Amino acid sequence: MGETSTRTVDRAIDLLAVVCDTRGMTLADCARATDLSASTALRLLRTLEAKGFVQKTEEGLYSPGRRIMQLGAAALSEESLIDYCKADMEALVSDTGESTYLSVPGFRETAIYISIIEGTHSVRHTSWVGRTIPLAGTAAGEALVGRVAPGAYVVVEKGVEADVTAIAAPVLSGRRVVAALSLVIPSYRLNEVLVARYGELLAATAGSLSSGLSHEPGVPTAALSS
Amino acid sequence: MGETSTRTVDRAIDLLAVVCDTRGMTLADCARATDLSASTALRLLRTLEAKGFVQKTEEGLYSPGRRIMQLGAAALSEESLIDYCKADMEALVSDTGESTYLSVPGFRETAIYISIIEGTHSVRHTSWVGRTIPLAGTAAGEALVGRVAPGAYVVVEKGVEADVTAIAAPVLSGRRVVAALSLVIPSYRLNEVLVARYGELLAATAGSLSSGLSHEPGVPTAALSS
DNA sequence: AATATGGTTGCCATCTAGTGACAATGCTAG
DNA sequence: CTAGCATTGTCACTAGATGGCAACCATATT
Repeated sequence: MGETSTRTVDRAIDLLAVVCDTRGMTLADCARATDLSASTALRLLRTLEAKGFVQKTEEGLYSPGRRIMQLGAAALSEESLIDYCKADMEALVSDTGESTYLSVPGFRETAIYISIIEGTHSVRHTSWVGRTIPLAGTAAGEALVGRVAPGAYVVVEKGVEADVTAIAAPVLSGRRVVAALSLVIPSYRLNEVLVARYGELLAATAGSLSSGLSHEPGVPTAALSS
Repeated sequence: MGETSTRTVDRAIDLLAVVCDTRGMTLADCARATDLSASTALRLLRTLEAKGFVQKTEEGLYSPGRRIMQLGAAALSEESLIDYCKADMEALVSDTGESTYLSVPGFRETAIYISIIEGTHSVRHTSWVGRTIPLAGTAAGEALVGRVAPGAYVVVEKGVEADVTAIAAPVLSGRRVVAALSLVIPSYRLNEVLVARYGELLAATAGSLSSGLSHEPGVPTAALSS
């Protein structure tokens, strides 16, 4: 795919990445970091600036502009998160046989299910997209309010529903919790070993998803698109 | 600045915006929306895809890619928010004479001050960047946990400190609360009229900041950079 | 003060890389 | 089946992207 790439756009994007990764750079810093001539870098940065992707301070330092914030916010919308998490949620269901949920903060002190992939057992937890659950007393809620450390998981028995146990882990974008990934399992099917196993699997999955949404300078994105 | 723009980059960025604004578009849709030939649009979208800015589903539909999420997350980092809010915070201090604070969620159930612009009165509230305050019982906390509607404000007297009244409003990016903007004022200087006046001013400022971070398709960004 | 170094910005000759018309192939609707 | 549209690849053409260079500025050093 590299040979069908558009060099000029490649270069502009590299400059954008540099500005987002290391804010407060001079033109000369940007040119060096991307191995471009200062003239070329200036012209491309000017284009990015005109489009709102970067901004230049009075001192001549470049930092991200509003447009990249806007597009980033749009990209982190629910639809994107659903798409982004789908394969991993399906893998979770494959590995555990249990129903997996993706939830985000709702209005006031609620969370809302935005994506559900049901488990494979004939006795399984069932719910619906759009359902709201309270933040308080639920595993997803705990994860969403930041009570669960990145890479960890929380277990809540008899939270909203009496016969189920929920395990949840936070999905972060940078340092910000953007979603909670959870498994909701009929309690009779669980024991301590399984809870630990599923919890660790869930936390690893959420951690991997979080890594993909984190600020990773210099990541070869083509290699990560698989 | 238009005549020094790089046409190829302009075009790629327009395509990126179209994909983020209206996800699930075909190549032909993208080409029409940007008035490019299908060949050109395909090549530019291929470049954006290789760089992770867009992704293409099995059905051939384009949606935002991980890289734009990552850069958006980085752009919404604290430093950017500080830069972005600075002028409006200064205007607030100008208009009210009171100290104004920008805070974001901290670890667990705290908020953290990331930017402070002190008021102009000799008797003024003083605090420090990096200070954490509890989410519970503070105006900023109320705003950060989503208890304050967009465009509204909350008033808390004797929250953390006995002699001050805090007014706060949420700053959103899309539907997500990313920060709280607040005024912290010695209580003796306030009456109901002033509280309402400052509250409305603060809410309007936070609303304006939120608008700037919202998903706004087709905004002429050069016009908004002033 | 003079010199050296590095940064920013503009200019313009050069030529490479970006372009789009066209063709081939595939899919869908009538 | 035909027509229309979408996707993808090819290639001749030239426009636009490039970078060397100069002018100017700021700062540090001698």
